[in-house]
Amino acid sequence: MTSNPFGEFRVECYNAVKNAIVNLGFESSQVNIKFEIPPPSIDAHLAFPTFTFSRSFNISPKKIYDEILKFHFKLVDNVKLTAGYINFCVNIKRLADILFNSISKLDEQYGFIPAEKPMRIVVEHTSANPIHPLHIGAARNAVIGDTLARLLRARGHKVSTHFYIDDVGLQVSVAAYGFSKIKSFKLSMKPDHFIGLIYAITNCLLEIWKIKRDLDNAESDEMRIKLLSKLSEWVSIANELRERNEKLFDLLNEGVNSDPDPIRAVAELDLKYELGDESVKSLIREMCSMCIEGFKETLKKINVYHDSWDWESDIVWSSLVKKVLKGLRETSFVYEEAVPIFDANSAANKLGLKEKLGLNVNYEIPKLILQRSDGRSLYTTRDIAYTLWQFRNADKVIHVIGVEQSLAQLQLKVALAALGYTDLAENFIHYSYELVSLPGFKMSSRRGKYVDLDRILDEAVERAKMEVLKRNRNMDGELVDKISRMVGVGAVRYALISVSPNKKMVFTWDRILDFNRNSGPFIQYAHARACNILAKVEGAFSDYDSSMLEDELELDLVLIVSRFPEIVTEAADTLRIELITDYLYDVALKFNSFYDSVHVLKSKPIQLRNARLQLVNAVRIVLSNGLSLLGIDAPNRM
RNA sequence: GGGCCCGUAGCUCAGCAUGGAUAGAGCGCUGGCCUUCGGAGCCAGAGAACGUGGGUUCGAAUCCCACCGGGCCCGCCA
Repeated sequence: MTSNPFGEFRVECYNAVKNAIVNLGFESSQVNIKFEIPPPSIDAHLAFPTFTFSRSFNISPKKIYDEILKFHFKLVDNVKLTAGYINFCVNIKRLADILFNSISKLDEQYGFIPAEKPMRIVVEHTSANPIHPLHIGAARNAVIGDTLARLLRARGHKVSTHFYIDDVGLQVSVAAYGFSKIKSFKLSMKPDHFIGLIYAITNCLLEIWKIKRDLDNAESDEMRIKLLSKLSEWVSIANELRERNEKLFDLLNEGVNSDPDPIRAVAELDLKYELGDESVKSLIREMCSMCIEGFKETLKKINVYHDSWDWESDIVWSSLVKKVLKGLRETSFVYEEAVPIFDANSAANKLGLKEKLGLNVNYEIPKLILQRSDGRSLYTTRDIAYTLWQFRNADKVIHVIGVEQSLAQLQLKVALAALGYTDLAENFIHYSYELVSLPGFKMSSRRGKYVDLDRILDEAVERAKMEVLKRNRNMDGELVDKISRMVGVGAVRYALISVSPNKKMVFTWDRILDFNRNSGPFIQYAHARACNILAKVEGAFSDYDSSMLEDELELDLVLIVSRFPEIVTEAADTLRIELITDYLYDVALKFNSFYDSVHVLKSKPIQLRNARLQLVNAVRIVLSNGLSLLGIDAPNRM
């Protein structure tokens, strides 16, 4: 029994070509034996382009072809030479036998071929600041990261997903400052939304306070005019925020303005937290924990889970950051001005990293400041320490982080090598993605302007529910809700990963809530249809005859379904999750065509009907397994 | 000033890593398909100077160079 049906065919073609090359008097290592999937217009299933081989060794394609024909084939039906391609046709009926046998035994495991060398892999993702709800940008991060983790697990790797809680820094201190003013205030609201509102209001009040202070000290009219325009902008934001909750706003306003210098108070909080002051620690941890509870609730709705929640402050308070600093200072790549500076460029040059990383050798990597002049730590230095910590139980570490951090992540990588961990540097991956923007305006959590994921999910599920009800008038309410959640979440997750990560994305409801073709629900629908057919069958359908499959649509399906394992393998090994969405869409499309033109249950004789049922079952398994890789549930009905 | 990313049909995107056969989809648009397993569907059609100009190659959307347009980043934010 094979776990890779199409692979059997591929191996046979490979051996045939290799054999031919050897028989022609060459070493097989002299030729790059690479196959292509021919376009649909060509009646073949794998093609070997002879151009390179034939040109560099001056052997005609015909000669290669004749040699290949001598091979004793089992799965290959015929071989043709067309326009310089050697085209192999598989015997689909035999392939179908192999497929049905394999898939019925492997079932939920079909498609997931364990890697030869399983690795321990850390995937860090989401990692949003714990001071506001997860917004659509964080959702893209979360879904990409979670899907990567699922894919890698499917390949047998031991994956651990991490959330890096960014609780150090001024933004958190601003939120905590506000939080300290209203601790007695109770609000029946999801905790991350509550903190997000506190943060936005507090930040706004502080901005206004700062502008007013600057106005008092302004030296020119020009400056005053500039400040006044800024002031009016923030005042209008203040009005909007006050409308969201007057009582909270007024309370915070009172708190901030009773302070002689709220800006200084925030800075003090910030400093004290980094030094580990107990009362500040409990304040900030309490606030962040509330926010994180909200995150977990949201992430659970969208099938995203983290194995480890790592506090950035823990890294600061431990000796790890100091160790990194000390270690880097001991290299020849750090020099001191007012602050220690890491010369990433000369490190990369000295260690020959640029070639390895595919960077232009003339590109000068900017220097990295490792520590503030007052002795406090900086983000990237902390991240170096954190990454080393992630590596203590991992062979590979993947950071899913926005593209705007590319430079910092590169400096981090170079720093790992500079510290002597060249192997870790090579196994460190910044998986970057482009940001999601809103049409018309920029998202800004500082201004309280963002589309939060909870709202998106609510909307998606609500809309899915309308669709489900339309089709299932008598369905039990609880079941309706359950299916609506699956479908709504499926639409959102699919939308977020069906576009390459390096493409910018403009958020629109239409795009995220797409239920038509090339959407999550479309795949789910094909799956439900397959289930629906199978549910109507009584007893087993093991008495089948694959050789009776004749319709082109069903032969196409056999082919594509048999390719699932190699698609998953490639997607996992190259970290390209889009391959899975593309593939599943193709399967669903082909299945729908088949469904429309071939009536499975009425097929006669019974051996043909059963062969078709085998095929439907195979499609069902592939769609279900594929969707599970994407973190999308596959309902039987919808 | 330097580095990176994006530019493919009216709109949104695949394809580019590893060059190969007639550049694929979705939305929208036109016209068909419910006596058949569920129409979130199926079939057919119109719609593309692959940003521009060079180059490499038997062959370029794909590789190289220059340019144009948009975005991100570049010493004490995260």
